[in-house]
Amino acid sequence: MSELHEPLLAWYDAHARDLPWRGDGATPWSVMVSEFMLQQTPVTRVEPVHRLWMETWPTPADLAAAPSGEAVRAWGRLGYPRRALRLHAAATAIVERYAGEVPSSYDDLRALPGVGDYTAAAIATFGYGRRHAVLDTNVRRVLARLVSGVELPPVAATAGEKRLAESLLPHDEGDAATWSIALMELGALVCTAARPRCEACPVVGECAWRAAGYPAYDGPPRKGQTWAGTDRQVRGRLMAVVREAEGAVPKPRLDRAWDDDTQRDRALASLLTDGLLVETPDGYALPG
DNA sequence: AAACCGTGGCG
DNA sequence: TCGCCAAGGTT
Repeated sequence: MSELHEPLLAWYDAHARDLPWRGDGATPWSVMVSEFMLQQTPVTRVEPVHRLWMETWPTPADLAAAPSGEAVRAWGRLGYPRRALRLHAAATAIVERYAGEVPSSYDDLRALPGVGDYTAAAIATFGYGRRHAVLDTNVRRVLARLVSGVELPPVAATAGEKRLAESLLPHDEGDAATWSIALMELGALVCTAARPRCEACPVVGECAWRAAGYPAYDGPPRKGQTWAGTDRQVRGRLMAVVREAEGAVPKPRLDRAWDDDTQRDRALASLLTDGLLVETPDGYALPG
């Protein structure tokens, strides 16, 4: 089609990582599990957890039959444990609405808990070979550089980016899926946020950012997430204690996880509200 | 729609 | 060292 497709597809064929949710062994469910885990978490940390998860719960029905707390425990230290809860809820919905089969349409997927625009497009595309624009942080950055000639995409995804991604999508369904995963892989391995490896880029000759002389990002400041001292840190501490415990954790033991009483209790209350913890006669535990 | 939600690796 | 960032979603 364009001067972009052939070199990128060839590059992907030669350089794609061999990941458990790709290739012959992959199922729509394994793709779906990977997409949940990969929301804001790097591939290297997802891989081992994904393998164990698929051994434990090979189908949505297997996960739905387990207590949600088991999903949270198996989630381990991937971060954002609400994703584990949402994946469990999504599996339950799949059993109830679709007889245990991961749906293949974007709209059905999009209606599941924890599935937003990106994840719905990704599951439909990589799980079923459907043709959708898959606009993740990698694709947004690659297109910003390659086509728009800027270092970084806008802070929030725009309709223009969506239109651009759709306009570049190969017409053939199979090619479209490979094109999208190739764009993502290029962003992950070569066209990285910091220190892009342009010398290894298969489409460097077409790159608008390079042609413009690599102008630095000049948009609105991108807010970094604060961490130290936030409720998120406290929640993480509390969850780590309960996750690593056998059964319920007595309140005094949780109290040791954070000094500030007010903040600790607020964090604990929010975990209960989220359903990540439950209160029992013996203390606090993962939901049964 | 801006803020919130974990965790760890890297330069 | 420490800020940045990693296949986002929800409210």
